[in-house]
Amino acid sequence: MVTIRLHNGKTRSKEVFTPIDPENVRVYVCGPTVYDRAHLGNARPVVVFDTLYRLLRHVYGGKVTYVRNFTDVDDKINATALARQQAGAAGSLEALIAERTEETIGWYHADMDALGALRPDFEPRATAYVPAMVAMIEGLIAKGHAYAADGHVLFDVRSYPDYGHLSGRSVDDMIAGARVEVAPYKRDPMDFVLWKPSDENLPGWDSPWGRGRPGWHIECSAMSLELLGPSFDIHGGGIDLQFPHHENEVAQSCCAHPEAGFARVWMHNEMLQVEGKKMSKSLGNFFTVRDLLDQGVPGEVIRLVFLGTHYGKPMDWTAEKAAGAASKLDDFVRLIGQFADLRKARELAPNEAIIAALSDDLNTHSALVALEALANTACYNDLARNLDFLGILSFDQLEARLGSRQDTLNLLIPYAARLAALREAAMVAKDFAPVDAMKAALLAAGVEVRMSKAGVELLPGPGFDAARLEGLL
RNA sequence: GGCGGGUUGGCGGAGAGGUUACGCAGCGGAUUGCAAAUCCGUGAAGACCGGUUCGAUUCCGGUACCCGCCUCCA
Repeated sequence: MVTIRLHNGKTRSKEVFTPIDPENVRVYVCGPTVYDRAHLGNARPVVVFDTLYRLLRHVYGGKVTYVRNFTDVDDKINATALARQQAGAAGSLEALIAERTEETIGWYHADMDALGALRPDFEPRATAYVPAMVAMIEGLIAKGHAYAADGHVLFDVRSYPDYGHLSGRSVDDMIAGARVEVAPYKRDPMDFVLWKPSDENLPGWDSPWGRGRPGWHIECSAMSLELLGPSFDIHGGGIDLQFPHHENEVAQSCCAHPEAGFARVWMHNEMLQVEGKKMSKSLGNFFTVRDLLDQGVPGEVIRLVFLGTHYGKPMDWTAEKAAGAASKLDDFVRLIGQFADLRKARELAPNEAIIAALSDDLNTHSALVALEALANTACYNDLARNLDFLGILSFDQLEARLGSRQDTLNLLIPYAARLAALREAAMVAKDFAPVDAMKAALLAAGVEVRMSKAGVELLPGPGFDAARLEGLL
C-alpha cells in the first residue's frame, strides 16, 4: 500500500499516516457558515480536502467517511432574516432563517460542484444536532469543565491544562495581549461560550439553562462525535480557524472524552490572497466563486490554479494565473480530443507519480508536474484519466467538451475551405490581402488559424464566438 | 505585545547537502506568402549576515521585509 505522509499541525511535523481503522478512514472538515455566497477563499479548503478525500478513497479502496458541516446557527444569518422580516417578508423568523440557509446551501453546492469537489459523505447542519450539543455541554458541566452563569454556559479553560497546545499559545500570554472581551459572567477572560441565551428575536432551543442557542465551537465537537466517534483520523480547516475554533473544539472534545484523543492529525490550509493582497471588501478585491464563474472563469480553471500551490503556503490568486491555467486546459482538451480514447482511459488506474506526489503531504504542485509530463510523453489516455482523478475535468465533462469541440470543428469546415481557396488564388495572383483579411476576421472570432503546405486547418481557440463568423463565407 | 507562515531565475513555483526541476515568457534556428502551431537549441536563481561542512539555495542562528491569527473570516 502507498505510504501517505501528512503534516500534522498537532505535532508540527510530517508523519506517516496510519488510520485508526483502515476499513473506515474518518475525516472531518469545518464547512461554511451559510449566511452568503462562498467567496474565493472559502473554496480553498474545499479543493484541498476534496483532493485529500480522492487520495484516501483511492488508497483505502473507497472506505472513507468524509464529514463537512454547515453552520446554520449564526448571528449574521439571524440578522439577515430579521432584516427581511422587518422589510415585510412573510413568515416566522425561524422560517425566514431556514429559507436563508436553504438558499445559501443550494448556492454552496452549485458553486463547489463547479470546482469539481465531490460531495462529502455527510453534510450535517448544526440545527439538527442541538440535542447532542446540549448533552455534551451537560457532560462537561458534570465533569467540572464548564459552568452556567447568567443563562450562559462557559467552558473553563483553566480546567484543561493542554488548552493552547494546538495553536501554540498559552492562556497567560493571550490574556497579556488584552484583546479579550471580559464579560462579567466569565471566571477567566479566556473562557468561551458553549451556550448563550436567545431573546424572542433570535432562534432558540429549550435547554436546562433556558431558551438559548449553542456557541460556535460546540457544534463541530458534537457532530464529529455523532458521525465519526470520539476519535477519528483527520481534522481539517483553514489556518484562521486554528485559534480559537479548533483549540476550543479540542478542549471540549478531549474533556468530554479524555480517553479518546479526538482528531489524530490536524491539517490547516493557508490563506488566499488576491493579486498579492488580502482579499477584503475595503480593498475592492473581494469576490465570490460565483462572480468568477459568471465572468467566464470556469471551475476547472479555478481548481487548476488552486492545485498549483501547496495547501500549507499562502496562495495568490491572479488573473495571469487564471489565464495560464485556461490555456493549459485548452491544450489538454485538444490533445485528448485528437489522440485519446476515453473508453480505454476510463479503465486506467491513476498515475503512480501523481499518487506519490499527493501522498507526500498532498503535494499538488508536483502532481501537476506529473500530469504535464503525461501530456509531454504522449500518454493521452492517462492524461484524461488523471484529469478526472484530480477532479479537474471529469470524464463526463471531457466528453461534453469534446462533443462541443467536434461541433465547432464541423461548423468551421466550410470556412477552412473558403480560406484555402482564397489562399490558392493569392499564391497565383501574389496578392495576399484577401487571405489576410479573412484570417484576421477568423482570429477576431477566436479561431486558431493554421496554414501550411498540407492545407488550412481551423481550430476553436479560447475565446471562440460563433456569432462573429457571420458573413465570412 | 504574543503566535504562526513566507522570501528561489523576467513571472509562477518544486524537490534535493554536491549531478537539468518544471511551466509560462524571452532569445537563436527549422518551418510559413506572413503568421499561428509544432520541433530543435539556449541564457537566467534561491532576501541579507553569520555558523556547521571538503562543499549549502538546501541544515543551524540572527536581521530585514511581506502575510495571517490573537475580534464566532476558510
